[in-house]
Amino acid sequence: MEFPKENFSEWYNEVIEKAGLVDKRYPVKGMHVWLPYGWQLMRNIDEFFRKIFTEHKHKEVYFPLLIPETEFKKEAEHIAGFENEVYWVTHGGLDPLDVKLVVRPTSETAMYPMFSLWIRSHADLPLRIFQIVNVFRYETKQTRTFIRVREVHFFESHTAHATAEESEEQIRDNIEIWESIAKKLALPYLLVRKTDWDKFPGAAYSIGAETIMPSGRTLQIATIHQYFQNFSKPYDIKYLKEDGTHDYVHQTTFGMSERLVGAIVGIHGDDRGIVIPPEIAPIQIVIVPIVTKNKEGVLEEARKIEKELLKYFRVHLDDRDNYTPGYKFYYWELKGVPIRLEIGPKDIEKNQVILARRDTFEKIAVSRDEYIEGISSLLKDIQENLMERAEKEMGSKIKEAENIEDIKSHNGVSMVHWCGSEECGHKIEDLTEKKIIGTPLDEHSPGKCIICGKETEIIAYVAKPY
RNA sequence: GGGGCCGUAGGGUAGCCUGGACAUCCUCCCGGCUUUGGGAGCCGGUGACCCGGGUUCGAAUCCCGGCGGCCCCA
Repeated sequence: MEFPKENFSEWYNEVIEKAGLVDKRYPVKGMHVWLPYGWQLMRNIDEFFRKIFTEHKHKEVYFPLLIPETEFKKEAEHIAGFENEVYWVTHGGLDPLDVKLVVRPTSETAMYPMFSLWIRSHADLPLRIFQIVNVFRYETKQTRTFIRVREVHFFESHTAHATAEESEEQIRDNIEIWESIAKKLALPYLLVRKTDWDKFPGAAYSIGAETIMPSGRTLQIATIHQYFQNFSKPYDIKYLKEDGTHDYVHQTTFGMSERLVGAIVGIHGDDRGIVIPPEIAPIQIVIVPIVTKNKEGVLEEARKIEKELLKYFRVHLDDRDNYTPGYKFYYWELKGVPIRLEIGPKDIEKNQVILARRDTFEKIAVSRDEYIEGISSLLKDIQENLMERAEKEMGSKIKEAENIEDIKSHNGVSMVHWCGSEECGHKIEDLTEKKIIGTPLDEHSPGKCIICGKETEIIAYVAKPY
């Protein structure tokens, strides 16, 4: 690594490339090639999405990429929010299309005309579906790998419910799902309610999971939206109630993307490279044979270990002949493999292996008689340690602020009292040149709005977001 | 929206101001010898001036246009 992590922006760009996650040389701005190692990581995360959302009664679907302009334009706020950043398909061959097509920036307007056909009565509810697809947004701001891209690897779930209360229950369930995901990825976060002027276009309200990057800037890594009937009315999604009358459904959505990978890179990485939480690591254990005199003997033993471990873990044996062990140590540390297992002549003699953990660099000798159990508990330890370390780090970046100057001078998230009015909110944002990333979901404390001085219980998180 | 900087091999660079013969160095890659408990060494080899036009005897270098990238400000 050329850059230390303190030099975050440069470090981030360098580590992504050197760890082999993506190739940024693809000649379209904001679109990158996923390399096998990076894609495996993303797929491991996707697989967990599939598992947990299925457990929570969702079904996976796939909707088309293109949306007719006529459907796209049905919900006013939604269009206003996206029309500046959608790609248009205007021609079929050389002929202009009668109805232009939008390349999905998210799939509400693709899905909801179909919801209107599918949902007839209360027996069809609740409806819970999700898809993992690419969506496209013509970002005008500076693009950044995983964080701000134009082709987004997107997870989106959509639900429809009979009553407002049931849709609120779904929001609570989505939060529970998110907690499991965050634990799986060892990512700390703040759960916030977005301000009215920053909520998803068309939503009644939005909840964001915000993490804090080493740069002190916040990164929104998941969003949960309550639509109530905002979309069901323009898209005419009605159901027949038991009493014979009709009503519009109440809807929610949940979105995530490869920003999660960006957060993992930024939050867990160090001066030697990225660090991937064991639960989702493409390779959990890399075996590095120390081949000196007894070359064949050591390699044979390494293969035996690989075979044993493959029954329980994701393992890779690095048997490349043309690299020294030292080179391999650095190589796999760069790629963030949680455990390195070293096996050499001395270890064979002592009937042991050496385990080196990626998070602390600690090296432990473990007897071959119990090394499976040893690895198993070490992986758990690493997962927990990453979580604790990240939580502590994030906590240190959150500070209470008394005034505008406090907010401006703090590189991280500031907590201030805010009366909740849009006017004072905008003033806070303008004066600090930061954003109100949201308000805590449950936390309240009495105080005075730092702008107008009015008594309030509302706390605002103020930070510079990505 | 406004301003600035930059495009030389797979990656990183020197050369450009002041035009001149085979375009510098590191790394990667390929072949050989040799080495391996924290990035080994030696020898040999492949590979580049973003695109189009102009000036000139001669352009990586100067001029115009295009395309692409980076940074700063509102």
